Formats: sequence, C-alpha cells, structure tokens
Amino acid sequence: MTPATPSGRPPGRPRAGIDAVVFAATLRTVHELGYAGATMDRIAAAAGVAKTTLYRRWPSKGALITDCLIDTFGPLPLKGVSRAEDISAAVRWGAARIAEPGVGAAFAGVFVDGMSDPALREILSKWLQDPYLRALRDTLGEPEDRVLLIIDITVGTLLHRMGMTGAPMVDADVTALIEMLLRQFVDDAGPKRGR
Amino acid sequence: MTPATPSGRPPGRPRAGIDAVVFAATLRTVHELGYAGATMDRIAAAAGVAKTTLYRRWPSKGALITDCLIDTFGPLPLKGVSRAEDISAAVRWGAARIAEPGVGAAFAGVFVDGMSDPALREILSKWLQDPYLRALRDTLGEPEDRVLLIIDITVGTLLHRMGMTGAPMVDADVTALIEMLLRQFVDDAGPKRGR
DNA sequence: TAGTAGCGATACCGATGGTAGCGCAATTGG
DNA sequence: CCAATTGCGCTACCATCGGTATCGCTACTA
Repeated sequence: MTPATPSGRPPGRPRAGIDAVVFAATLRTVHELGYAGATMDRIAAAAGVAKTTLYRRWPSKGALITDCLIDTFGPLPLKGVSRAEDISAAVRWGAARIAEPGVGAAFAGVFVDGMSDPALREILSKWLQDPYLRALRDTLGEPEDRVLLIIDITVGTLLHRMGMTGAPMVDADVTALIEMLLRQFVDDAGPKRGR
Repeated sequence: MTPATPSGRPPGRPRAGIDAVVFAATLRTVHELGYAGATMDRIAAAAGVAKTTLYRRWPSKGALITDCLIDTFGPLPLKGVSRAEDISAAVRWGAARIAEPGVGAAFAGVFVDGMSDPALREILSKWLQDPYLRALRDTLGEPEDRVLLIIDITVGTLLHRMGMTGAPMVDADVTALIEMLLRQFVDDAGPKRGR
C-alpha cells in the first residue's frame, strides 16, 4: 500500500516534466523517420530517457502515441457564435493540427494499429474522439450520428490526403471542404434530391 | 537471359492459379486477424503455399497487399449517363468494396505502411489511385485537383469510419455522403458563401 | 527425353515491441 | 541529517516478423 503522505504527492523520484519531453521527442522522431521508423528505442533516445521508462508510463506504443496526440490536440476551440463559424473553425483547427510535423503520420499510424487491436481502438475512440464528439454535439445541437459523420469526413479526408501525398492539404482544398460541409450540414434546406 | 520461347511462356512450373488463391487467403487472413496479425507466414499457410513463393512473386508485404487490392477493386464501373449518377455509382461502388471482409483493413494497413515507405506510397498512388483518378477526370470532365479532392473525401471518410468503428459505413450515411458530394461538385452554382 | 523455371522446405538474419531484474538517485517526512 | 520510498537508467533478454539464401525436386515445354 502507498503511505499516502498528507501533502498528496508520495516520496520518490520526480514524475513531472518527462511527459512533455517524451511527447516532443515522439513527434520529432515520427516526423523524421515515419511511424514505423519511430521505434520505442529511438523515441527513448531522442527524449534522453530509458526505454523502460516509456513502458513504465505507457502500456504500449499505441497508448504512447495516442496520449501524445491528445496532448497535441488539446481542447477544441469553439466560440459558439454560429454553427457555420463553429464548423469552419473546427475544421481549420483540425487541419492545422494534422499539418504539424509528425502529427499526421502519428495519427494515421496509431489509427491503423487500432484496426488490428480492439483495445487500442477503444482508447482512441474514448480518449481522442469522444471529447470532440460531445463538444461538437452540444455546440452544434446536432444528433450524434450526424456529428460522427462530420468527424469522419473531416478527419478522414485530411488523413487520406496526408497519407497519399505525404504533405498536408493546401488551404484552398480545406476551404472547399468546409464549404461543402456547410452546404450539407448548415444550409440544409432538406434533401434536394430524394430517392 | 530467358530463352524466350516462341509460344511466349517459358518452360517450368505452372504460374497460373496461385495469384487468385493467395489473394483470397490474404483477405481472409486480414479479415480474421487484422492487418498486423496477417503475417506473411500466416498468409502463406492460409494459401497452402510456401512463404518463399510469396516473396518470389511480390517484393514485399505492401506490394502483395496492394496487388490484392487492385485485383479486388478492378475497373471502376461508370456508365457516363450523367455526372450525378457517375459520382453516386462510384461512391457506392467504393463503399461496397471497402465493406468486403478484409478489404478495409488491408487498405488502411498498406496505406499507413506507405506513410513510412515512399516506395510503397509510389506503388499505391500509381497503381491503385491513378487509374481511378484518370477515369473519373475523363468521365466527369473535372480538373484533376477537384477529382483528387473527391477521392480524398470519399475514400478517407469510408476508411475513417471503418477504422474507428471496425464496421463499414451504414447505407444511410453513404447516401448522405453522396448527397453532400453532389451538392458541392455537381449542383455547384458557384460559391454560395464568399469570404 | 532433356532442359528449364518455379515451387516447397528449412534455416537463418536484423530489427522491433515488450519484459525482468538490478543498483541507484531523488524526493519527502521525521 | 537520516531513513524510507518511489521511480529512473541500464543491461540483458525473449518472441515475433519481414525478408533472404540455399537446396532438392517437380511440372512443364521443346
């Protein structure tokens, strides 16, 4: 059992400051060597940290990358002025984050690792997607499945471009993407072409 | 040098029929064990073939998967009646293919492998994307960058849904995706909201 | 029948994700 | 200052995977 000192923090070695260093080293390594090239050994070396330290703090490579992405993305900045502006801001914000060095590759990499690993997919969905899903649902006042589709379209498109070309999406295409989303999910005068 | 017999095929063991068996075994294995779980050993075993045979026919795992996907997708069925119907048919066709067992996971897996391997990305882009890019460009009469964006949106969205949920996109969402694409790329009465 | 190209099997290599155990250093409470 | 505790670095290690080399053999063609 832990003695649970009154001052909260138990005695022992420092546990602050390492996360930030590791996150930075992770993105840097992924940016330079790609997702597969960013081995745990290399990330540890880049962070000036022992590999065992990584595994003492994160249960797997996927968990580390996911945590790194959560840290990088942070909270979604929404002003709540209008639905159009919120969607526009959210997409531009996501595009800018994914365009940061290493972020797109890390995202896509952990994403596919999750396809073979339900546990990792659970982590991804719960800790990375759900917070934004809830924030958007509440701000936009849309049903959850509609917001989910918006997220799929936005993130999927940005990642696919990143993966196929190796470079982030140019601003003109981001603008077109936003325009398209607004037509469908904001203007929305009902289905124009029924079936 | 190869003797180059007049009848075309040089002497030796049969080389027909193996590809189809391997492709089927590949998708089956990916479907059952995920992309990472589908090792070359297991694919070979599932196909009843030696691993050396795989490497004699495909230079890498990524190349095998890509070839398998090319074989699965085949030519894009376009009637050329109207742009709306062509886009709609193309998206539904892609959604149906990606929904087939193993196809979505294989696609996403080789996609991310490509992010760390420019040579594989070249293969992917040239042999899997370019044919559809050209076909759509000619049929739709759209500039290449616009078609590229349509492909990013379609494939990216379908793969993202598949990756996050583990299941293919339901028909209602595919319909909404198509409707959105048509509003943006067919109706297109010019930008409705300037900047 | 003879020659040839491809197949199966085995053994092997380097790299990678992940683990175990040890000594030690940093922090806190007394 | 001292002692207890906790986490860190280091080394060694394991199983697995992508990929290669080699060899005997077999199915095909001329």
